[in-house]
Amino acid sequence: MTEPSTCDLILASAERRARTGGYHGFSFREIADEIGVKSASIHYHFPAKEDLGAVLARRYADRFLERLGPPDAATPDERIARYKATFRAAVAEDGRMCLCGMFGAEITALPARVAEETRDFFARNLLWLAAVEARRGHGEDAAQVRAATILAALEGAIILSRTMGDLAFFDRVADNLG
Amino acid sequence: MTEPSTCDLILASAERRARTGGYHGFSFREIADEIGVKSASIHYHFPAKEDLGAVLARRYADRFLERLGPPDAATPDERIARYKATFRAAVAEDGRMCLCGMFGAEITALPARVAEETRDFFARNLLWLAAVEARRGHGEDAAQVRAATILAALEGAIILSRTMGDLAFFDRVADNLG
DNA sequence: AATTTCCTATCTATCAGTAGATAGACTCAT
DNA sequence: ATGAGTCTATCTACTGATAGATAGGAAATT
Repeated sequence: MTEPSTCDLILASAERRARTGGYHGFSFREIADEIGVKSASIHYHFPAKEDLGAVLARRYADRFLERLGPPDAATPDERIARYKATFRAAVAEDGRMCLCGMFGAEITALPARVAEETRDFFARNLLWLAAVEARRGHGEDAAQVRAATILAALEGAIILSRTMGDLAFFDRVADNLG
Repeated sequence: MTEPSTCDLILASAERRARTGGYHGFSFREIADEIGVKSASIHYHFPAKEDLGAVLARRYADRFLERLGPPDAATPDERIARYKATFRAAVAEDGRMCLCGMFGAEITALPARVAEETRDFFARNLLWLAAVEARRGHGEDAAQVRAATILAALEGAIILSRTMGDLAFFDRVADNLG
């Protein structure tokens, strides 16, 4: 059992906090106190907050896409079910927002590189979803419309269910998406 | 022409800032500087930030619901079209997030009274939408599922279109909701 | 009518706490 | 010895918040 590196601890703590209070809702000091180092040590790994935020968003997107697997596996229905389940886990297991949904809401108040990574998350998700939907035989336009609707509905569903404090709201939306 | 009161100026500035950077993304001093008073004067009108946040959310919800009008007017299709248009205006005219969508994303990091008002916004929206959908002759359960889906999809659509910097994403989602 | 009292809204000045960030020294394994 | 990682110590700027003073007008009292 190898203990996690300070870098990993920083990222884990920062992600948890960013998914709760957003980019402006966490600080180097809070993270430092939580993992038992000094805030100066965090600046060693991430010179500026923007660096930490950008790595956070990139890492989140990579992990998310990896969990989805390829869009052309199994059946479209199974792929979409897996997509919904991946989103559901964000709120069900972690009890938190989707990091990039949070960053997306704050997009015009984010440092450039954080905003860029956030956009990438959405773009990659739209590509994945459109690839799945295209297999259903609909046209390219219809696939993109479906992709945007699924992504938007699930991001909104996390906000809705967390705000109302009831995961049933997420399931209602997810099940209704067909 | 009566000039707006300081109180109104505070609320307008705070709302604009909260809809950009969230609850933790605006400060008394920024608002004070913008409208040309001292931050202490804002504390006179709103003793604590929580007070300002709560009034902000309540006022936003009241205004939003007022713009919708009654759920039993015209036809269900017209009502839903109006609902979409009201959401669209948030991003199209103001270029900003739905205030309560933003607060909803941050819900677990908000002071109690701000969170409460945010929940109220969502609850009132769900009631309004379910009342409209119930007129279509579907059951009560189906109406609530439809209500949750429309609300979630539109909140998500604002995030998506703002993040991607293209209002077309909002329209794709809104049009696809039937 | 004149005077006093009170209220509203703002100001100045200040507080303790925290923000992100930096410089330089220490530790320890290679 | 070198370099990675962490520390202490510190900086400037800003956070929400409070105390006390002040100006102007409304209301009450004389």
